[in-house]
Amino acid sequence: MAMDAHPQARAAWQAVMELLARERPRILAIQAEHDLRPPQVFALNALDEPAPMGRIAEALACDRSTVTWITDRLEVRGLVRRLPDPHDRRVTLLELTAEGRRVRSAVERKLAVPPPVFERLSDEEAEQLRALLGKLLHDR
Amino acid sequence: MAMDAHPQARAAWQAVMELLARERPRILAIQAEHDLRPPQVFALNALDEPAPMGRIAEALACDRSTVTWITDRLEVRGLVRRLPDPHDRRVTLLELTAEGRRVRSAVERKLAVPPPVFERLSDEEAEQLRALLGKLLHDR
DNA sequence: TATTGTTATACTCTATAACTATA
DNA sequence: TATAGTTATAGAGTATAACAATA
Repeated sequence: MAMDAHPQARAAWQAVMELLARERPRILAIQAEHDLRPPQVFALNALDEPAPMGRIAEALACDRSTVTWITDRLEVRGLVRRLPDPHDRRVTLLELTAEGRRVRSAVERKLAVPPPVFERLSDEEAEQLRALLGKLLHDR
Repeated sequence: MAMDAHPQARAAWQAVMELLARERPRILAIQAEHDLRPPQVFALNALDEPAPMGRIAEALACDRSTVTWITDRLEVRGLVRRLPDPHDRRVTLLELTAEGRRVRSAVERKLAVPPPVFERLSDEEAEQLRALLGKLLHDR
């Protein structure tokens, strides 16, 4: 039997997952407005700068062959393009097109709007929440 | 141009999404250990008690026909069973089997372990985080 | 008429294994 | 030999439209 050394952390983590599960329908709906499915959005978000397809596979936690498939769809729609890597001719870099950046920004803008449930927190409480999550994410 | 009325809430919400995006590979891996894909886990989690298939569709934010498909897979594996609803013969209720409860518990137990990044928070900070998320989720 | 679940269809996502090209 | 990406294959998830049974 493992003891529960940090019940607070466990409860906090479960609350995070519950919040996301509850907001999932809204997130899916926003993505669907742009005819994007979750893996496509993850892929676009991983392309702040041109990146090897293998790195996208890591970011999406999926197989490289899956990235080939997803890339094909995004490329047909003109959201990304494949580039050769001059330093390693085995590598194919993925890059957002102008249209890809436009779509990504539009989705990002809508997803960034906090769900109505955040109105239950005061500005001060929301700031505390942000600070705690910031420490957790960035250790500052 | 919409003003950003609550920048703290916005930043907090984005941090929540970033945390989940970062933990996604681990979550997928745990589910995969039990040969479950995310929608199957969502479906199992929606079955605290027998529920109409239509309600599962709402919980998963997907079409009723998709629930038919997912249910078929879970039923073949013996994790759920279909039951007639005595009060409305149009309705089919879904119920976890004993094996379904076992698998669901096993996955739940692993997912509930907070990721290592939570070690950056003291017990007090984790409790603050839990309290803020609790207020947000349950308005208490 | 409206609702519940199913079926048919088409498309997207996913992994495994085998393959090609490059390192 | 090892790695990056592709292809073939098989299977899972998804929505739309049409349908049967029931309300």
